[in-house]
Amino acid sequence: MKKSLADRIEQYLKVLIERTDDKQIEIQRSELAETFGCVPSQVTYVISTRFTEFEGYLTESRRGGKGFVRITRYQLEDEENAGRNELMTWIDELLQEKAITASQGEILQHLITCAFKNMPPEYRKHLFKQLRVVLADYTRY
Amino acid sequence: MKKSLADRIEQYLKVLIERTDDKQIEIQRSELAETFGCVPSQVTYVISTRFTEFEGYLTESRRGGKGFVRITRYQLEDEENAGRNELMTWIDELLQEKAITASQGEILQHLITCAFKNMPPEYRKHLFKQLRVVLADYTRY
DNA sequence: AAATATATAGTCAATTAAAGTCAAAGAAGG
DNA sequence: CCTTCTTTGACTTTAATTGACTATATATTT
Repeated sequence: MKKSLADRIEQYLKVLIERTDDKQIEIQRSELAETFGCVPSQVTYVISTRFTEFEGYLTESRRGGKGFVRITRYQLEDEENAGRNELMTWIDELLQEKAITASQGEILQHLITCAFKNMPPEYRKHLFKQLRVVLADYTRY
Repeated sequence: MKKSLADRIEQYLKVLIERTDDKQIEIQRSELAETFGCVPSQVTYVISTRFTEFEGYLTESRRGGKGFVRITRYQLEDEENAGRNELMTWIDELLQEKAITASQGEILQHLITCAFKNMPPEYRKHLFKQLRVVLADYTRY
């Protein structure tokens, strides 16, 4: 099976990310599109389908002059990662059971990703606990 | 990665501020513009977009001869209930503006209530910061 | 003291340079 | 076929930069 353009862009970006020390790159969408000879929105498509929070990536961007797209792969310690995955999975389950709405799931997963990425480890544990409490409240009934 | 002029001016000012003891600097707008080879209003732009109250800065200025712009970084006091109330109010506003859905507001307020009730004060500050980031993400117009 | 000149800083709108959105058309796989 | 994933492009939104014009201090002259 032949690789799609999207696949090739994905691989290209992942190689770039892994090569950096901080697992973070900044690209210009239009420039990358030029490199691959495609429309800029193709890049947006690749990023939104292959660099999701669930897969461990964070993206930020800025429009306008000197705009950019920044992609960060965050790496957590094993234990933290397990905790994060557990929460994410739990949220997915709650979604399945319709215990929470899609938009609630979205904002919670977003919060988890932000928090795990930016919080000092000793605080993550506590946030983690709180999130479990909140989810537990929504689970029982 | 090319930084915009605005980014460079921002960084320059932040370094100056952090170097001082009282986290406060006074500059001359036109002089700084000269340093960076840009128009003075560029400096105004940088200050108004990057040194906002939200980001923890205060600015004052005076026109005319011996004019200046003073930028002060203030420490966010993490008084426990004030932080909680601020977040709650913010969520209400986001609801009004329909930036988030009712169910998202509900789960966030629930989370905040749980978290502030059960978290030791020193952790609250961090959770508070993270929630602000998440909410800021959802605050678009 | 009042009037005038000079030196700053602020405001606002125009221009330009990105990135995002969305839906429709096309391709691949089952 | 039918479904799902990919590709494209027209249109929207946002950020940066600039400059002409305005407002307000201070300094100088009358």
